[in-house]
Amino acid sequence: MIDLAQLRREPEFVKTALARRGVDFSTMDEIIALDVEHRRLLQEAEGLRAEVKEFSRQVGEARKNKESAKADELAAKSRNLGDHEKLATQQLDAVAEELREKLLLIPNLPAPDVPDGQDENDNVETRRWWVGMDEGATFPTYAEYQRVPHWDIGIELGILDLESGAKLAGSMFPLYRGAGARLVRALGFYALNSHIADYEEIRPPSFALTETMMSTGHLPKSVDDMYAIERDDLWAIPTAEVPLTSMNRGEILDEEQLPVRLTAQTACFRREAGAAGRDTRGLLRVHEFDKVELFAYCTPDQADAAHADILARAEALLQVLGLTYRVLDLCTGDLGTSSARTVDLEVYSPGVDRWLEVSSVSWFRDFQARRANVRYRTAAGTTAFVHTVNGSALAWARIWAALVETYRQPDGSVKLPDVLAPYMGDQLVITKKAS
RNA sequence: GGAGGGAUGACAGAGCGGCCGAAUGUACCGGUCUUGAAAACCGGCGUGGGCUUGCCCACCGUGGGUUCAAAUCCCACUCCCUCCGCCA
Repeated sequence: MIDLAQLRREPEFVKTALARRGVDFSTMDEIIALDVEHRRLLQEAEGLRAEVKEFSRQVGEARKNKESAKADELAAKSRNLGDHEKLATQQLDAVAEELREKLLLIPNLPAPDVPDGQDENDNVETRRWWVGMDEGATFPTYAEYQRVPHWDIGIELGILDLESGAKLAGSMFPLYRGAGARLVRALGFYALNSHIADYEEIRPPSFALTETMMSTGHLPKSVDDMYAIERDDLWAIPTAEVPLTSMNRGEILDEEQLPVRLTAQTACFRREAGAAGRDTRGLLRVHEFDKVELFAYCTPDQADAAHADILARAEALLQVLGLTYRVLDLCTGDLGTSSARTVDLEVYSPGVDRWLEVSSVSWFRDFQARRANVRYRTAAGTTAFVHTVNGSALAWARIWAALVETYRQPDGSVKLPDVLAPYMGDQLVITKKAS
């Protein structure tokens, strides 16, 4: 949620910033008008209420003094005023609700240094990394035997069974088997272990209340991308960001506690309604995947460092897995609703010859904290909204694809990076027989 | 799924229709005392909103209702605790 007080204080600044991401001035003008109306009605209703309260007090006094005629008279006056108050409050509530609904749909202000752009094509690539780059190696060339898509490798080695997944839950619900299943488990285990010295490990519920989904900004805007369990008013979480951001909902933290750093691996559920028919093959885009998320509540001063740390951790994992990747600075047109700034990491997957998004590291300023009402007490004793920062490290379905394609051997087997040995039962080579 | 009990400020815990935004204690902050500290004593000490900045309004799990007036009465829901049933 944007700061209404700021909109009131510097409307032109806010409007200009939001225009960069496609919110037109008229929308903001409507909100400003509603705000003025809201405050007018608020004053009216509160004034009436104050009068009612005063009369009520006098009724009580009269009753105590056994002046029952006077008390009845005052009560009648108060009742009359109360009717007016009720009416004014109804109008007030209606305007407040309209204002709230409009406000919930307004995205966050982009940070000043976010590049302008329409869509993902305007994202700015800031750098690339590949094995041996620091030693002067040129961008890797990939052999013919690495140019096989992971869905073919999966079938060949018996480690990915999309047909069974489709049979059970429909298309785009992958089913891994044998060494393929173990690989998913290994990646999550390895990644979590690399974070838990600095981030508290959380295992949250996989479903969340509507209120929880509102806090992160996934609702109301992205309803169609969420799986709903209507009977119980629950939603399947699209990312661990949802439960983690709401862990301290409605609370006031001590400044010394910050930054609060959390990590969790969860299944992530996405309907991908807007992307129907796109990237339907293999693991490029799936309805359910496992992801390790890193998250922090922090002060505004700590936000930069927190963001940098999460990005560094995601990159470190990619590097240790030996995957080629690039770093993108998301443009205003591709920024998520709640984000002020986002950096994406995309791995290069040679079999499909595509860059695949595997991490998104975002800084939300106080946008989510305002919705979730998470504050902290400053040293001066005042309260302020925390900043939230989060990022994936990493999303495993696409990593899985990039790994099997990158590490496919001339004989068709796949030889996984050494770091995974402890988690793969020392079985790093996946062959047809072994799986 | 059934029966009962509960939800009040950072915490503990009163209040059960009329200056109650809420006693009291603890914690916390400031002061007196002290070489210093502790103790003792004095004062302060919830969150948010509006505007004429001093006042007003809201908030006692959540949402409705009754009343001139609700933390207090009524209804529904949520969560926690105890017991019974079922169960991985």
